[in-house]
Amino acid sequence: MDGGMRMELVTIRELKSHVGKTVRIGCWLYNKRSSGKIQFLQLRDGTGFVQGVVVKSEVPEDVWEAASRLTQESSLYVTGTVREDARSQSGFELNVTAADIIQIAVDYPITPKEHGVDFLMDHRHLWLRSPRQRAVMVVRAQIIRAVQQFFDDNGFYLVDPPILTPSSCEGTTNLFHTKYFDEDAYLTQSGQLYMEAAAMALGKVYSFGPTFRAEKSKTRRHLIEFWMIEPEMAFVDHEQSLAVQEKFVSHVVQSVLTHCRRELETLGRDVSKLENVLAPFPRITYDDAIALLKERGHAIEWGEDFGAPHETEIAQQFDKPVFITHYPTAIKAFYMKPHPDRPEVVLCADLIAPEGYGEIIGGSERIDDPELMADRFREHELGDEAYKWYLDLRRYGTVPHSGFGLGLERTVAWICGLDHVRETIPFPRLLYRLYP
RNA sequence: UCCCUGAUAGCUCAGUCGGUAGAGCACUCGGCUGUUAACCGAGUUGUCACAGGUUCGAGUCCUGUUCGGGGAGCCA
Repeated sequence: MDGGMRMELVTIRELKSHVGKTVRIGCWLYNKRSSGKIQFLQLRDGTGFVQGVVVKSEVPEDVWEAASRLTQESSLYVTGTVREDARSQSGFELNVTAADIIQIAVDYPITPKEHGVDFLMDHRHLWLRSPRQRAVMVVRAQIIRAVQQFFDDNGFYLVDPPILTPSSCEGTTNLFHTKYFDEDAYLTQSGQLYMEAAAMALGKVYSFGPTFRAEKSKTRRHLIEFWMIEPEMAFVDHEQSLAVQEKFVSHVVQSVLTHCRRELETLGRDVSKLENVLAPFPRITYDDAIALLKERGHAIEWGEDFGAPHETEIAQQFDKPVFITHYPTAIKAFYMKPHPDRPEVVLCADLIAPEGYGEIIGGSERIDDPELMADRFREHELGDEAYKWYLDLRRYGTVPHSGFGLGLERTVAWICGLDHVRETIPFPRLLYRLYP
């Protein structure tokens, strides 16, 4: 249909540099509108969207016929002339001269109308094709790129901690159990302890990998399987770690603003709220946060942990992400370093995203004193063989060090302005959902 | 695990006081040379989640079960 000559394919993203030329694209039809003698083909190829225009009086009969047969999500090669046109939403159009159908799709389940969450989740493998879901995946990819770029450019080494582990890293949440031949094993819930070992070997390190929590959480902020970025830095104290965190988060947000303008527009994101996300970020101590919440009528006492409504209330006081620092020792992880003058609080911070998106980072300076760490192990009843190696890190050349963990999906949800993390990962693992 | 809420056509939903099941979309056919979730006309579409109960009669009322959604706890 294209005269026997197989033209090189170009992508829709590249069309703007082919104005006036005839090109061939490989694509899917995601919608079609037609009049009696003109058809508007809504085409997508993963890199973008473009409208193909088929005019009956200008194309051979078989081309018109092929276009007429196209159904939603049919796959095809389209040959046409690229034209700038203000009437098109993308600014460009393809004047179709040939259409080679690869397959006519029959009864595509996701119509261009409304659908419920359960139906869409059952068809997640197809839902990903929709403009909105594609935009989220593009932003996610850009966030990952920006994360790696930041750490690679700032002297960090990428280190991969294990996914199969002998036991819990923090001992609080429920882990997925599996067998490791004859031994018990668990899917990792955090690579942090391993990253501390890596930091003692390589100085500044970061990990990027999946994490598993066997909690029966059923909220818009929780996934069973999610991805974390966990940097760990030798010779870096709590304050210095906060400085890294705010620079890091600013970089990621600004990078998305630079590279994903169109996707944010597709998502209807209010970018003015993101443009404001520049270091430094405001800080509030746990003590002050409790006082603030009490002032605003919340029933909370010093020593209690914050719930989601508390975090939202605190975040609403600021137009940037906010650090809540110096939590009570009793409600935080065993490895966090106590404040030198106030042992009842630890040198830690959670970073709370604006607009009610909740905690995206949890971090702290780690205990470096071997005696104190040994005490903590006894208090938390951790002191068995499984952690011997971790205590070794304090025995052989211990140094002050800090680290933090960023939840990728919550960050994607915040930057994209989504109301649920299930749309931030291609195939979400949710409570009781393992398909597709 | 607990609290709230829901399940009716392929999809999104309506269904009054308990009286034999409806709309839009999708799909098929016809019309339309600039459509933007296109529009206009016609046609096709049902195990009312499942099991039991009350009743002359249950989509509707009662009990149980399954599955979904939101939240708590836990966390990122």
